[in-house]
Amino acid sequence: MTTMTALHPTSPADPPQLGLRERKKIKTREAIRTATYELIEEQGYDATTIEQIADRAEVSPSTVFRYFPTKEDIVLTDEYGPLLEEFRDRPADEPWQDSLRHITRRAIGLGLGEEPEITRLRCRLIAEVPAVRSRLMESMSAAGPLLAGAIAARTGRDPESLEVRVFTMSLIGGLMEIFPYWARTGFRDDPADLVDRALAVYDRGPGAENP
Amino acid sequence: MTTMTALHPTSPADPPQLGLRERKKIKTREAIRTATYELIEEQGYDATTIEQIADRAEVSPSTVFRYFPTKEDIVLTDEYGPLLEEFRDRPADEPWQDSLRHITRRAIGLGLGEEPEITRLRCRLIAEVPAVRSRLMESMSAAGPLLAGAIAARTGRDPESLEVRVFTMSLIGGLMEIFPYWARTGFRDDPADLVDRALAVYDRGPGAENP
DNA sequence: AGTGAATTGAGAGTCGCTGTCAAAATCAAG
DNA sequence: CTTGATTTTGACAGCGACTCTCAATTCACT
Repeated sequence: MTTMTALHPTSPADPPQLGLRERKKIKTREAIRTATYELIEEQGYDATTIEQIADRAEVSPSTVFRYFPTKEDIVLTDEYGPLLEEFRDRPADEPWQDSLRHITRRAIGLGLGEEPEITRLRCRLIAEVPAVRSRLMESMSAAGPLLAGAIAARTGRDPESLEVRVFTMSLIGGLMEIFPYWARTGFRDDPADLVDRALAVYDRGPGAENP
Repeated sequence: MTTMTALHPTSPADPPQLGLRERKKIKTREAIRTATYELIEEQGYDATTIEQIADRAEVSPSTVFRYFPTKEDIVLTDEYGPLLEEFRDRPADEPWQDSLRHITRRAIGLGLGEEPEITRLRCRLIAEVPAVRSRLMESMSAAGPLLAGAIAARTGRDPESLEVRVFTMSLIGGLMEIFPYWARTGFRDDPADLVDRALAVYDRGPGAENP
């Protein structure tokens, strides 16, 4: 025993380099999230209050706000940030459509990987709750300049130009519609196909032929 | 004197067919709006509360909410609704780009006609205050199905199809960027030109040539 | 163990917004 | 002009998201 503690001064066993504090933080974060999802499935989004969430997650309301800036952020994923840097690091000679398709698919796989039901609930909320949709739009818009920079670099234009900005926002607005569409059609389609079809619109316009 | 009152029982003079009630409603509505604009210019959007607005407009806070559903709606125009019906009533053989250009220009002229400074303040708020931008996005999205229907009719496709929905939302997202761009460049450009340049993106992509 | 730092909970407070209800203003008729 | 119905208004209470502060607890390191 003393040997072990001597060899591993701080980390006990499985989780390699994570203190008790960090592990607890992750646990409460998850607890808040699952409590929120449960309550929303039970009574809907608007009916669930922060106080209820805090009660079920066994934390105080203050703690909920310490972990998530707004109620909408609890249900939305925040893993999309790193993905955009991935977009920027793609080969410069690759057409932007391919880069976009690549990371969009990764984003979907990422969201779909963990818990399909949660992803579906999220989509439903994006489609039905204006506040959630607005918040998603806002965070995607925040990533706008980065996207604009990447597109500008590919097309050799000024990222501040009206054309690039308009195109970037049109991408964000258009691709966001995939979520509500997927939810509205009962999650029957393959999300990757939807991404392809959506991106095709930007190449061929809204009157594109069916496959 | 008695002759006049006999001839004009209720309506005194100028405004032809408008009761006292309607006239007062318009006046309080304007009072709330101008009070809001003044306060925002003085202390910024977030710092001005509904109570302050009500005080300066000399009404009660309840009345403010009776005239405008949200704080954001006070600063946003609501004249865009009728414009969309105008879009639907355009000749069916006209390309959708031309129809869109037409009503977008009318929208700009409408907002610009009355008070240029207010239009500029509005643009600045759209660019800077997330809540205002979100609200605008929401109301434009609400008009989405109508726009989708018109575009679908022009291109002979299902308005419920993914392609049309994505394209419609891309239009809304992209064209909305005109406001922030106009504000960011110090209102130096002619708004009509910006609309043309933005619409050109949907024809030729983000790499379009400069004139 | 004991010190220093981070995390938490409790409480009060602000603001947007919703509802109710009675008072006041306006309108229509006699 | 007075009466009675209708509409508009203001005062009030209340809810929920969110912020801030401060003391108590918990963890990390020696």
